[in-house]
Amino acid sequence: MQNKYLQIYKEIADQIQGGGFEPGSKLPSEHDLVERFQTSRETIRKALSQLAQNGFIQKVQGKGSIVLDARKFDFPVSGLVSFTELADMLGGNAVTEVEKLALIHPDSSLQGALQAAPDSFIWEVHRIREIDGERIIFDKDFFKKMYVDNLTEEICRGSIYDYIENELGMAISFARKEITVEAPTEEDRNYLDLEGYETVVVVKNFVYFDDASLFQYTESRHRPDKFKFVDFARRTKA
Amino acid sequence: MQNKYLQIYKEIADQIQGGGFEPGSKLPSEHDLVERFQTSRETIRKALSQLAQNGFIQKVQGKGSIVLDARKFDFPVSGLVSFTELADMLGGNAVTEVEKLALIHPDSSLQGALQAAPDSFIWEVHRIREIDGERIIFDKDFFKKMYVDNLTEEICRGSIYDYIENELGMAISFARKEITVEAPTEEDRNYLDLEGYETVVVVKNFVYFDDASLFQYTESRHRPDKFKFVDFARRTKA
DNA sequence: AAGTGGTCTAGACCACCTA
DNA sequence: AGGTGGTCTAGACCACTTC
Repeated sequence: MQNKYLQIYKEIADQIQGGGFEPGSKLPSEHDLVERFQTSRETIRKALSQLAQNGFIQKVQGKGSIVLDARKFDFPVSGLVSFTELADMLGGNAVTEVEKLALIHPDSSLQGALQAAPDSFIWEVHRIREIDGERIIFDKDFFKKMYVDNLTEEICRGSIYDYIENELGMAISFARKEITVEAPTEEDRNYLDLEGYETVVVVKNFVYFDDASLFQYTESRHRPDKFKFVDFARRTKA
Repeated sequence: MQNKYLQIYKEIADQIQGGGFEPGSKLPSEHDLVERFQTSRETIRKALSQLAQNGFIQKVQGKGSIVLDARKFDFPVSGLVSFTELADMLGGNAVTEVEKLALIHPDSSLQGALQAAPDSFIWEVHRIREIDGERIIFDKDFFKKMYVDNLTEEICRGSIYDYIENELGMAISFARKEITVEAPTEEDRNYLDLEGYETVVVVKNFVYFDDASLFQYTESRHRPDKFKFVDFARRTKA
């Protein structure tokens, strides 16, 4: 069993994605949905609120809920999808090489970024993401060891997020991203196939757990021609 | 008068920003807030839900609501803040020059982007954003004329968003952004002080109204060294 | 066991849109 | 006037954390 409002959310979301509701048409009214799902209006409204937040519908007061074209927004509806996963999805022949996997003590800048003590242990992971044989993305990850006890190359080759959420059962709650463009460092030139590009796109990622503790700091360094970031922002009401 | 839950939201948000609640400490429990604000629990929960979505607090089941460090997240809490406004905020001496303001018919690619008919009228606006005397950002905006009847250079020099939302009273509801890095066009070289940079950061913006109609397409072209994008994504529950 | 937030209910009234 | 979504209420029960 599950939350009722999430069940309703999923059922309607599936129906929209499956073409059961035409884009531009209107969803049944909240009153109708109350009857159809045999529940209270507030529960229906929670489900619709989630649908609106995730880009499936648009609620308009006095009119109804308009079905949006979900296929247009098939990208990372949640901004929490990691870019590396995105690259994997797009690239086809994606390969990850783990160049470094070490336990370190944080230097002063890392202490600030991770809010970690100087004598604490931090995992440092360097990964190269290859797409179709070209080294496109260089990921530097820093995790607090207190949260993740053992980390293997095998885990790093996959999605560390998946490992944490599914294997360790910890919920990642929110992330702050900063995107800038910088000149490549020596490291970038060694790790990436820059092909003459004199810039890299740097995505800094601060990842927090459900209890608001900072867990991870990641720097993802991209060759500029293969970089694409998609954001879907909406004004949310309660 | 106003929504009760928004009033409560604002009062608590102000208190957090003003230092009335220490980061890391806990907010009063929902039950306490019910008594303090003389309202129902669901209303308190709506206010707290907004606070959580906007990065002021983090709710943890069974424990309480943790106050986050709002000063760390002082940037575009809503992803809908326009980059130009951001640049204005940061830059100090920001100047906007309107290079073009014309009514056009959309070409085929614009017809697709704006979902507009070939014989409809579209405003085309070119604006250069100067910061401290350097031409840093080149904005190309396309608006459907049916929504905005008269547009002046004066309006374009300020924030077109403000004009639409406050003067015209239309609510911008959500936006989709795409960020890529491209080689500069001739136009970019003419309009911007590129100073040898061989890339520009291109932010494409699709802006929708409350009723889900697409209204505006913007391309914001940035000199790479001055570009910074900040995103704050959170997993939201109802 | 007590306290916290998470879900759910049944009903009320309001604001907005369409007719 | 009737339908729609937006807000608000008072109460219930559940899940999780802390003691």
